[in-house]
Amino acid sequence: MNMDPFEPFRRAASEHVMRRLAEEYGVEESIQLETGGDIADFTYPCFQLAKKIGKSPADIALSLSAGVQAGIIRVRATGGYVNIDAQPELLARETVKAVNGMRGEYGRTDAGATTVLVEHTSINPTGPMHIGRTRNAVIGDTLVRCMRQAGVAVSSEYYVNDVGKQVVVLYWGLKKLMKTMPSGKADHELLQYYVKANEMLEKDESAAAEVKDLQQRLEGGDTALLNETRKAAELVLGGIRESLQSINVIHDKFSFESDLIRDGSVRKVIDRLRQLPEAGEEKGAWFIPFGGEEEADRFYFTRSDGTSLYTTRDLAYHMDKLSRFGHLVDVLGEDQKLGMKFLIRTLELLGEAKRIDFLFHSFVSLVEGRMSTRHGVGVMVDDVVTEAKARAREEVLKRRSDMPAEQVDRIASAVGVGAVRYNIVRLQPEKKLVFKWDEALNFEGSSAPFVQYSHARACSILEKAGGWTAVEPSYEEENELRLARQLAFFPSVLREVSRTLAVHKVATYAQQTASEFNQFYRVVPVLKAPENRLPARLSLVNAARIVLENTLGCLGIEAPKSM
RNA sequence: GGGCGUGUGGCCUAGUCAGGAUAUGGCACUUGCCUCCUAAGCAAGUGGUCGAGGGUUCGAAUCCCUCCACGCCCGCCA
Repeated sequence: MNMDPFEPFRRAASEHVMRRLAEEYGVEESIQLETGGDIADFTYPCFQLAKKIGKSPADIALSLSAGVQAGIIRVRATGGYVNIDAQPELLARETVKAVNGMRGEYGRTDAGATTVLVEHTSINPTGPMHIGRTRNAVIGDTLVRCMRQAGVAVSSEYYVNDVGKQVVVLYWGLKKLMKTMPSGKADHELLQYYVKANEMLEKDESAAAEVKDLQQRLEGGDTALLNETRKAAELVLGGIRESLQSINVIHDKFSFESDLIRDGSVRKVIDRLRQLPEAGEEKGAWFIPFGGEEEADRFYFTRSDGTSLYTTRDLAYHMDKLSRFGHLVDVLGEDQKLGMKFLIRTLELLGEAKRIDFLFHSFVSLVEGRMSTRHGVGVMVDDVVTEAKARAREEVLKRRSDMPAEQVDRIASAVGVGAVRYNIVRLQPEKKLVFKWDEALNFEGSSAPFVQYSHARACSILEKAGGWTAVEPSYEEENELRLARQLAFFPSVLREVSRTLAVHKVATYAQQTASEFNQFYRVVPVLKAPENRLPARLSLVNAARIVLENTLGCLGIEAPKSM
């Protein structure tokens, strides 16, 4: 079975161009065909060759277009381009067969045997998730889902920073200020203490000294204290995990920073780093000078008192991850770039640098400005999701007054969560995102509900049809061929996303596919199709349904059968 | 000051890695389409010096240089 429906056509097209280049011009080279966008499936521009041999591009294109051998492609010269299309009826038939055959597996290609670990979210457990942190979680989770659908052996992990100043402050604040254990969602309820504690520390020097002392004991490996702070962190983490679950973000594992101190791996890394010929020391603090004499280019890996710093512990974590996986991907905010540069260069010095890729995303801001957990300002994901579901519920009730309440809620939840996730992931990660309520709650145009709606329409047709007997499908109508061609792109989109980590591409693909289905829906009758066309049409609708469902799955968005 | 990133119609955005044909969608606005498989939809229309200027090239949103604006970083914080 062809896992990528375009593959045999791409091969035939390349072979044709290479053969003709050799026959006509004696050019023997392996060529990479460009995709021709809307104009053609594949294209070969002749301008470079024209310059080299002094003939007109149009003449070359014409001569290369002749003599097609494989019956599965069509070749035509347009200006200076050789445009090659997969034979559309054949592409449509093969695609529909492949999708119906593979169903939930469609999208899988040969992804190699390397195991991949994607670390994402890794929010400091000091307060509820605001929409900025949510961007990391949504991007990371979408990447994991896309890779998995593409056939990559991938795991996801959350690195819990339950060590360091912020957790000490939380622990200290709770001890000083909290009278009773939280009754509701701890991440929200404990935030007040964390914010208050930070205020106190800014004003009160003796409090600051107290915290400093606690931090030193903690990072020195005080087991009792490690247990205490971890408990505080886990309290908040519980709330964060609920939030993650509410937006379908799944982690296979949670790794705790405190464990790296406890089991001595941080100590071991520091010892190895001090052995490096590059390592330097000043007043007891150890560092590696990167890039020269500048103080700013020093990567400090211990304090004067010998305790570890954040990046040192992260180094130990990365070495742990490298012992378990062949390829690492870290999803991080763009503020982490410098630290990660130090981390990578240090791993290189240690001879431990294997394949590590970073997916940096820029910040989410509000129209009013930056968000900050420490100052308690930000739009919280729980509030956005609640509002999105409420808004979705209104929309469902507007159109489906007869629906049972339980079903209304289920659809509203799928639509609300989908809208929030889509709105975040649709953007290139490196673009800054200004959170706007009306965009996050957008249910039309380029949005999750738009895609979900197409899926529901497909389901509705199939439900009414009841069933059909499988036949060798054939297609000839423009809209059928266009839709099938769109479905054929899915595996190459996933491969592209896995390679470049550009998760927004799957959102773009979802929108295009839904749009293509809606046009088909409008123009091509299915249930009222001529009897001899009905099975093929239903097969196509089912293929579209599957691809839409798989695509939404990659986005972590549910695909309701009805809306 | 230095480093990294971003700049595409009124607003949001694809395309930039790997230069190629008429620059992709959406929101908003104008106009049509529910006796017809769900109108969260479809069709048509208005709207563009691809931040500015130079360069490379047969060809530049895409590559190179300079500049401007914005974001992020430059701590023995995380």
